[in-house]
Amino acid sequence: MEERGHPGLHSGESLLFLTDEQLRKGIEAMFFAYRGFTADPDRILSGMEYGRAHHRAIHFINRSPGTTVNNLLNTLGVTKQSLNRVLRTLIADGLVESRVGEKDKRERHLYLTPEGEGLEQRLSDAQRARMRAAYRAAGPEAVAGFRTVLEAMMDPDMRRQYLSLREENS
Amino acid sequence: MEERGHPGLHSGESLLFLTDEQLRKGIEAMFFAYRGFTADPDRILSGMEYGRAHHRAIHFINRSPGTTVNNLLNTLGVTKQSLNRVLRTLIADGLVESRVGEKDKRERHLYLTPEGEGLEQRLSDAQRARMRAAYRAAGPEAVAGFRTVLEAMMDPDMRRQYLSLREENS
DNA sequence: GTTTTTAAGTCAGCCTTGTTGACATTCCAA
DNA sequence: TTGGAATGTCAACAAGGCTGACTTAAAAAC
Repeated sequence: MEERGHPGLHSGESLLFLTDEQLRKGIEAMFFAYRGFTADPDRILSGMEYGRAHHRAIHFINRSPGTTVNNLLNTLGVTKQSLNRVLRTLIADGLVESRVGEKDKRERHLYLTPEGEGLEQRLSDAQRARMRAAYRAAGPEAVAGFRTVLEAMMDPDMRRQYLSLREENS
Repeated sequence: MEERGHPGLHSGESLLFLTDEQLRKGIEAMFFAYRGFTADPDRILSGMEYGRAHHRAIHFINRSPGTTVNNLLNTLGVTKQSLNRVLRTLIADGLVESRVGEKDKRERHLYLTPEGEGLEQRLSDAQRARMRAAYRAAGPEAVAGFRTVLEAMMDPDMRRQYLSLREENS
């Protein structure tokens, strides 16, 4: 692996030696990048009565329409009481619809209403725009590496969740 | 640009087309990976009277000993009142020392005490261990790409912050 | 057919960590 | 010297995590 013109790539194979200094830079990169990652949806949601928790719920309901409350709980990694507070407001405001399960009537299946889909679009458009810009600036090889490292960084359970989401429509 | 079973590597230029689907996967990868990223320090801190905010303060004080409250504010991106609550407990518990500025007595310069350095070690050891494992699993090229994309994802101000931290000892 | 388990929802209360507003101190410049 | 700007502190509040206890309804197990 030889020197490239890319920013941040002078290290070559010395990356395998992984000094504490290099690892710390990766840690700080995650910290600052995650702030950027959430900044646009946060901006849209502030001023509405919603927050990041609502965004996450809307994202994954849109991702898997008809998912149950329990599924969502596992995906988001929060307690049902915490999720319930968020879902209650989204349902009351007509952004999410909760249908009693046909097969198992204990379950509630969650769907975005057209209004909910509208907000989802606004939020994900903003987030995708930033992602697209970053991907374009970094180039395809960097994007592949980005995804590879992120996957390796997840807990095994999260990685399973993440990969099972991929199967659906990849 | 053929389909590969292996996500992440060797995808070539097909990534430049950047479908919404691909972008969404990047978004979800960030979400799940960040959970993993913070999991280990969170686990250590729960049970103590501290949280993630304390970790962040300790990290950046260790990174830049003698930094002022205002510097830290800008780095962390929170209000001074929010930071102050965290600093107050850290100072009261003897993990952080606050020295009145010599030149400008309005400023407080922050340092970790030996005890504070001890906790910093415990926290960053855990976080670096995960990072190291992910880097090793992904390989050096992936790591370079990972850093490149993260940098591109930051807001310009955050990137400036991030890069100025790099200069110090890189 | 009764009992137990499971899915979901609710209420109450707590903690962390963000926010604004009000205020004290210090410095500097008009 | 006085008024404004910068720095830091105190108080109060809100969002969104958490646990625990409880109810309802349906499914599963016995």
